[in-house]
Amino acid sequence: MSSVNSPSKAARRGGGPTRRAFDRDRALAAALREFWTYGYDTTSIATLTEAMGIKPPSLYAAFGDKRQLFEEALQLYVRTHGTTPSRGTDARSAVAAMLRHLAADYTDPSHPPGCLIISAAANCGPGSQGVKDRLRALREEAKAAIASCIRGDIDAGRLPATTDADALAAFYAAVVQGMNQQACDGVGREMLERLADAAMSAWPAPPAGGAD
Amino acid sequence: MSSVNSPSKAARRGGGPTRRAFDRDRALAAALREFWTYGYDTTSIATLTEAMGIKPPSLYAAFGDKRQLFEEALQLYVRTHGTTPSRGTDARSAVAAMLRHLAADYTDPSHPPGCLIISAAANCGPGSQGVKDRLRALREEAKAAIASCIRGDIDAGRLPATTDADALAAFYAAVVQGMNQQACDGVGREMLERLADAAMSAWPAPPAGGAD
DNA sequence: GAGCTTCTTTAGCGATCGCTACGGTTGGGC
DNA sequence: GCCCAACCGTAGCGATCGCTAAAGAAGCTC
Repeated sequence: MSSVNSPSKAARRGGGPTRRAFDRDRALAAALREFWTYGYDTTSIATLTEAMGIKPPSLYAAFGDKRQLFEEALQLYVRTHGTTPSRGTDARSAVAAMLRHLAADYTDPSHPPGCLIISAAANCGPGSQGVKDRLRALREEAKAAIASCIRGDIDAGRLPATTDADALAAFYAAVVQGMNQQACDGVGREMLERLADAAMSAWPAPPAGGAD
Repeated sequence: MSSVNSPSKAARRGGGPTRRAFDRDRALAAALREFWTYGYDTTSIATLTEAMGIKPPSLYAAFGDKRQLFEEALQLYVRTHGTTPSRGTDARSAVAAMLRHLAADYTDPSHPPGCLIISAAANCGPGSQGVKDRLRALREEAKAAIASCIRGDIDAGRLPATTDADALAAFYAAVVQGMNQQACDGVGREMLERLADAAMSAWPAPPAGGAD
């Protein structure tokens, strides 16, 4: 045990009346990586403090408790890895681009595989129901964004008025969730891209009359 | 420590003095339900014994340890809820039937939602890596069965020789995994069936010449 | 320097984890 | 009847869980 775990930053315990001796952002990033890898329930405070290079009291002083730390890590994840189909272009391109982006991101070796929002509370005990609900709400949000994107295409005449927007959105959300699982199972980027291509071939044909 | 764990007849003497006082099959079914609901890591021995109506020593005498109990529960699950695309008919019908069956099974209110094999070790600590690997192997097996089914169609001329069987199998496996997640998120059977319909519209067109 | 503030560390709280030693109870064989 | 094997419940093992009180250490103002 080293007496001093050197904070890579030059900011020693000095500045104001004793500022924090560790890099809060860096510690949060380390916590995100742990939650991302192991999920909420199975990541222990001991694991977190080890990865963050701090002791439990510092963690609680800086982040509150485990739940709040996860919330901050989640917000960091959304900020840096959040993906929603960009509205503005047509829905087909937006969904295709999203799938292709996720195929790369889910298998990016510079961070844990898959998606925190999908995986981190897949199994959690009754005591962590709040986390589960929080992530489910984010998933619902993402699915609603896809549906809205699809409805935009229907309104613009790029998709038949008879298109089942909710089912199509649920379908592509399912594809994303399946890509997540397979990325966690070790499937590589190229295969996920071919998977995404297969999924895109389910896109409905445009209406006979054409657009506007 | 290897106590006589014989599920068969009595141990040493012929008649077997003092049989088990609880129903082993019923207890195993209760254990399966717990694992199914909460996953492997987050299901504790206390929860299990509570649900099974027995005390820890009875559990360990009858099933070994937590890992072996899960293995038996898993085998029961496979036996009673296992689903693979039935070879013999054409692959399209087989996959469609599988998706329709899963839409009903994943949302059947008589048991926990979703699929044990997909969900039960989604997040687990480093100590449960064995369970994770075990379930992943079963998932790979299922995906391979789909791919084999598809290749059968290619060989029979019902699908173009250029069909990417692995990608198509990975795609439908992803759809199944997504259906599992959404069932766990509360999506109902009807929506899952519409989702499955959307997925089936990605099935490749037969070759121009038609089959034999 | 003294005094204050704030961070960090050590050490440990009560609860729960997976698991088991032990003794009571039961129902055979003799 | 007695003996013994097998199962049951009580109680508790060491380890780990999330979390925190108390004390040590360092920079600020004075």
